[in-house]
Amino acid sequence: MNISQAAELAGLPPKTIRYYEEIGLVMPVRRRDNGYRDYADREIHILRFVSRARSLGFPVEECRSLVALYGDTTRKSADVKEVAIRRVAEIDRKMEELRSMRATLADLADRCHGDERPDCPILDQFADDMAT
Amino acid sequence: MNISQAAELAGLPPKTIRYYEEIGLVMPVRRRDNGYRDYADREIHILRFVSRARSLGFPVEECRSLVALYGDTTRKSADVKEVAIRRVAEIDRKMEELRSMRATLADLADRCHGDERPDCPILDQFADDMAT
DNA sequence: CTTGACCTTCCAGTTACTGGAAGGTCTATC
DNA sequence: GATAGACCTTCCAGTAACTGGAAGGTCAAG
Repeated sequence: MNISQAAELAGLPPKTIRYYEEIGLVMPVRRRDNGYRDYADREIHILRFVSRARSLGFPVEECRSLVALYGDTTRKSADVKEVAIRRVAEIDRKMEELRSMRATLADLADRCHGDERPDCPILDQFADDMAT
Repeated sequence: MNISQAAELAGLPPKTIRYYEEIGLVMPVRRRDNGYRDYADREIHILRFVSRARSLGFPVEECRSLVALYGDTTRKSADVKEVAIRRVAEIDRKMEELRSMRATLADLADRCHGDERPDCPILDQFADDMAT
């Protein structure tokens, strides 16, 4: 199977698949005589696996571990769960950050007249160090 | 004022200040005879301004616009408000994405025994395309 | 035989810095 | 005056995870 078909099936652009190969994350089984990459079901499988993990926010390096865990038939589910729980904590951290940014911005926008006049609490807030 | 003092006052590392200069966002007034950058209150002011906008999630390019708006005494507060509101919308989009990722992951972690056994709903979910 | 859609590699760009090397300067101390 | 340590300078490289593009080989159809 050529790379663009593999890309189609995996839901990833060919460029990304080549990139994953470059960093040693997912290798194609073999090359054809003409140098084309040849993908089999197993690689498509792993590519889809990675694609899903990425869309759940796992960094590529963590995907590498997950693929390894996936391939290891003797690993404990607890090992995987731990990774997932760490990721959830990381997401919570990011959400808190966003929440705080949003509150500040929404408050500022709320207090801004939003009219023709130049006075603007948003810029004032950004610049309030003139007093210090 | 030397760069490290400016950095202290602006709450940014010196490296970042040099970077902002490189991309033409905040220039120092002048150089001393020895080549050292020399900062005045006005630049510190803008650096703090940028630092705050960045911490509220404004991309650097948007900070550039904000600094321009800030310097323009004739601009309307509506222009600034619009930028802020777009940013809030962007934050909402990101939060929704995180919320969805979190729900999926938390659910998977919940359904995973997390014990010595190898069967793990988390990996199963990542790999469920074998059926297709 | 040519056209267009593939494929290959390699290089550069993205975002917003950060780290480090090599070398000049300044300040204090001995 | 020598020297040490803390500054400063520039430039190069690396980060995360791709993405775009150029130059060139290949393949299938008409």
